[in-house]
Amino acid sequence: MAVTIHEVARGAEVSVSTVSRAFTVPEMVHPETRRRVLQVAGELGYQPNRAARGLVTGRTGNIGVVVPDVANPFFSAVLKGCAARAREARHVVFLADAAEDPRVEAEVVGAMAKQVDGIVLCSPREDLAQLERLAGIAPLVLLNRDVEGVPSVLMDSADGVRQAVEHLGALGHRRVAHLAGPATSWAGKERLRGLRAAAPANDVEAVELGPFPPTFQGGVQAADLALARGVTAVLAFNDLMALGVLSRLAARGVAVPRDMSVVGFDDIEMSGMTPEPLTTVRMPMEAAGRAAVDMLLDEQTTESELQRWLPTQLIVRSTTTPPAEVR
Amino acid sequence: MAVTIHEVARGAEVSVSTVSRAFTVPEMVHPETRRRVLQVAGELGYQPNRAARGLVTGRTGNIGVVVPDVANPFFSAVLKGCAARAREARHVVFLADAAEDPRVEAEVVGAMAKQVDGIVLCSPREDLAQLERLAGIAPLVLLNRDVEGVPSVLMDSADGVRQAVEHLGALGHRRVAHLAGPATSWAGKERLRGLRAAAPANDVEAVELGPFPPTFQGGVQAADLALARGVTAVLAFNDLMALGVLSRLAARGVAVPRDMSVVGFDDIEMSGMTPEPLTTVRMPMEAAGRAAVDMLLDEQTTESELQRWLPTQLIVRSTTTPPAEVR
DNA sequence: ACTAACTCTGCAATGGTTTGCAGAGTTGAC
DNA sequence: GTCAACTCTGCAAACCATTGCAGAGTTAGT
Repeated sequence: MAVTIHEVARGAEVSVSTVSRAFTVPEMVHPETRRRVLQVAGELGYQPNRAARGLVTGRTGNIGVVVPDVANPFFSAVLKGCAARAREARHVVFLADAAEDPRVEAEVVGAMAKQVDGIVLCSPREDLAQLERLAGIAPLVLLNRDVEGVPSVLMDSADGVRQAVEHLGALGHRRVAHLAGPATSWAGKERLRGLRAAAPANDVEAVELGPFPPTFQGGVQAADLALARGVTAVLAFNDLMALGVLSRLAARGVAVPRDMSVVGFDDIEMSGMTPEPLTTVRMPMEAAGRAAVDMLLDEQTTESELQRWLPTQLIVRSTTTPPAEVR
Repeated sequence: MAVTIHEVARGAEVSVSTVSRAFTVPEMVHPETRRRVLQVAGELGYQPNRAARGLVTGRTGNIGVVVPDVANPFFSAVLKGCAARAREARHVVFLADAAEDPRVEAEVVGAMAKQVDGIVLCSPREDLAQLERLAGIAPLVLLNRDVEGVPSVLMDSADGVRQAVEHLGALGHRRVAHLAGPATSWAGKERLRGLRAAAPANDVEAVELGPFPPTFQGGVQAADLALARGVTAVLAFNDLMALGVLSRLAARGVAVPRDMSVVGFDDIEMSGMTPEPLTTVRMPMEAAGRAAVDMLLDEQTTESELQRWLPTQLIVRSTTTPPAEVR
């Protein structure tokens, strides 16, 4: 069924070695021979069997990507970036959805290890020791995790918070709630770090709430607490939460942005699509996916540049405005 | 680096054949021998190289999935289903994002063909001839496409429309706009078919608008037309469009559902998260992904059951209510 | 005790490709 | 005309696992 290098060799009246070389080291075969080989290969629709190739070269041409949940728009955007970059490099992506379960995550990395050249691991909550162990099994690039000695691409969340706080401060907000996501997440810690640095600098009092689940429901839950604390603005851990906040505020008759400003985080597609488009800090998720694959492909990288920082950017839309008292 | 079957064989003082069999046909090796082999394998952390295995068995243990856009919540849900089912079957999924480009799609199917046992192809718009050609290259299961002789899993859109129209009719709506998606899409045709059957039966006049792009922007654009036609309810091609409609209606001061009822299609996560949760027809996307992989795995399937129909279900939330005139 | 049947194991071929090594043929300098 | 250097090509081993076949050893039937 499948056409192999042998049929091409027969068709072009050369040995298999020559066919192989015509593809992998073209300058090593006579131009005329190469032409013939390529033509026959084309006619037969020959495509080298990558598994067989991988067996001997040790490089598979595959990139593994593991995410906690493909259906989460944050990760699907990362995934899209990975897939795009991989395709450019004629690599294939192996996807694993770890279903938010660290055990599955570890298992999946193990299973993938031999069949990929490297793995992009999006693991916001897996513990450090485990991560280090996994890094020993296969070349890894972490996404938004900072582990000694393991390459990673990091998005500058702290600076994103800074921009958001500056924005709110400039609008005149003096009391802002921060709705934390999972306490153990790296991004969460960065946010807090950024917040604690930026709040005083902008004459803003930060009311730290949470942790909450980083979901729509988490936002719903958080909204009431924020309201009870008498803040004029909230800074949500991510857009999903922000949407929950919006929903809950609407249900409680609090107008956004008139009575409460809301800032999200991530800039998932959906955040421009609510009736009141969401002001949010854009995380370059797709770019991060691309960067991660880049680092895997580039072997020097492991030596020189262990971390790649990507900037974030505040996108001001409709959910932020000066607070009632300064209008 | 990687531990092979040979080191296990040496460690357990048996031949490689025995090690191989201990894994693949356990009942064929002496229990005591098997125990020893498994133990050594465990200690060494041996995992069979699937590429090498595939070379000889002809089965790779890989499933390809190609979608037009991973970041689209519809497809990421399908993908999640595929990934979950594949994992259960100890298979791996190869993902390709065709970036909405039919050429890329065809290319990617070709490139995957040799390295997978089958491909789940989500290709709402690729033309028929092309699809048939691709089906010759690799075992294919189509999603929401109906091509003679090619296995597929289909979601019963027409019945979904029926449910939606019945619902609106029962609420008292007599003039309902249908916002069509891309004219060439199979789902689009099914919707129309369902609509034309259901509207008269429910004493509803269907105003057929479109086609529009199946996106938020498409919905924005469509909303104005629907408004101009004086309908009391709209049935959008998908939730993304419905969200666009909602947004545009809000901008134009039309209250939903008071002045206009809106029904979406798909039930993506986001549709429960808008301030006014969306009434929508749920498409079993994750189940469809699972079913597609199922069909690929099951080789009998190709003979017996070429099509698998999945039911849809109307989810009534907050965007539908009786029209003003009957209240 | 002999043979048949059965259980377990190993040998060696196989799959599709790459690659080190060596051989064949050319070219050119002396 | 000889030889070195060079270009191109082929042979065969290697990668890692599976599997048909056959052999060794055991059990059981007569």
